[in-house]
Amino acid sequence: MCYHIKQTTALDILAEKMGLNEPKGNYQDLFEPESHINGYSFSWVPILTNENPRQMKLGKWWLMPSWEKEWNNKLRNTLNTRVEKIEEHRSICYKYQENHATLLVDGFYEWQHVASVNKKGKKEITKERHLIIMPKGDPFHLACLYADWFFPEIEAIIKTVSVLTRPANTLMAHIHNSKKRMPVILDNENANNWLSGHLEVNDFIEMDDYFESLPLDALKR
DNA sequence: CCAGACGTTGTT
DNA sequence: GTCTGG
DNA sequence: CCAGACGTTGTT
DNA sequence: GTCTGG
Repeated sequence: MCYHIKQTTALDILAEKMGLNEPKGNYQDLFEPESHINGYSFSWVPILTNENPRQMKLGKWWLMPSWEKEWNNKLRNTLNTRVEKIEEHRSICYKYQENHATLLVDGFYEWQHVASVNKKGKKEITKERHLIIMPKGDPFHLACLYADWFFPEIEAIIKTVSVLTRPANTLMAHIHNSKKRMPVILDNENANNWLSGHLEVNDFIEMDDYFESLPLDALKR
């Protein structure tokens, strides 16, 4: 799973670092860099879509299916989408073959379950938070699907995204040891492949070597 | 033909 | 919107 | 994960 | 105790 991210980079710096255009319009005021963004806060987050892969946009992290008329975050959880399930289920993003996006992050958080014994000799499970980053803390991509959705609150069509998840690689299985999942982490090259349609959702089920070889660092914090 | 589903799994 | 199950 | 709820109403 | 909602 992946519900918690870090994105502390101002949008202009982020654009410069990644060779992107800054978001257009007034929406850029909606994004606040935060060291910890909880998916359940339904935040605006910096994203890219296949419509124009060099144009950074702000989207809502919580895919809202196009047939929903009102904001609805109760019927189903759309923060994540499991890559193995997308074909076997009717999907919330029925345009999953077309609507590729990425979420730009500095890192994401996972909690490791650690067995311990308390003072009374009782077994407990404590949770240690880990920040997962790329070398030098450089920003990277999480693969997403998006849906266009008319947001009544601002009377505009917005992008809503769901982060793809897959079985954990060795490092992530060690940290996220309860569910053993990981988000689909994309380096710049694979982000381009994803946004240009050279990668499909199903490819992320495979590609074990790529996911094993990611130069990730996990920091306790 | 209509009704119902459509998703995931978690902290400070 | 689109598919599935009855 | 934690906080909060935890119920019923009615025909062929 | 167990489920639901966020």
